[in-house]
Amino acid sequence: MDAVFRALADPTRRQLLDNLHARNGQTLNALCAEMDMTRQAVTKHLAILEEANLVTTLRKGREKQHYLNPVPINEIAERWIGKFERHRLDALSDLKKRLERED
Amino acid sequence: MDAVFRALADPTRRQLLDNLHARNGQTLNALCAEMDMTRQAVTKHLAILEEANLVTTLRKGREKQHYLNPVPINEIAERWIGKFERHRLDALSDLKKRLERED
DNA sequence: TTAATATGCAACCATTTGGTTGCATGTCAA
DNA sequence: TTGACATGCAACCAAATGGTTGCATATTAA
Repeated sequence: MDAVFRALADPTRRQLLDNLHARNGQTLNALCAEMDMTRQAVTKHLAILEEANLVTTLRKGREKQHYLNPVPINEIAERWIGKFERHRLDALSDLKKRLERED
Repeated sequence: MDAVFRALADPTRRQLLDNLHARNGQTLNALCAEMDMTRQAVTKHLAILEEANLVTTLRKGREKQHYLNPVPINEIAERWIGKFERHRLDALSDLKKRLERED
């Protein structure tokens, strides 16, 4: 669990998760294309995400595919938000989004 | 949003949130009593939690009460977990907990 | 087989982070 | 008013972090 928070602490790693959320199964080079840093730096970030079990990889020949795993993120919410409180927050968030859309 | 992840990255700050989750509205000194570091260090951590809007404070005379705000944590889950997927994950998590309890 | 492509590993460096100590300020109670 | 208590602010320091460059390995395609 500790590793999950450490992994989410960095904006680059959150962007990687965003990229995978948008298109799952991307290869290292594909992910690098959207990042403004060296491939080696991205590799390090992905290693940290893997260690936190937020990303799972699958080797295909010389390529490596990366997949987002949402389970640990769900566990974060469960740590500090009671079940009923969570439903209330979701409802509030929904309302807020709907109101914003009306502008 | 950036500040939230930074705030959650540190184990001491997560413990502070746990303490507040257990008993809300605690004063600085009360929180310090459970931590193994100087008051000044705890103050810094609380400032970071406040900046992230994870903790709200209320001055009462010479004391300062601290309250947990769960809203930003809920927003984390909403970022990478689709609404339906989340219900599925909650159900899975419930099942797991129930099975663990049977041992 | 050989050249190009995809990824892996390690040493190095600037900056950030989390802790300390020391002193200042503000509020309550005698 | 004065002493005790609760908190605030700043300088300083060791360790962790995020990036780089350079080189190694493994797979595909010509």
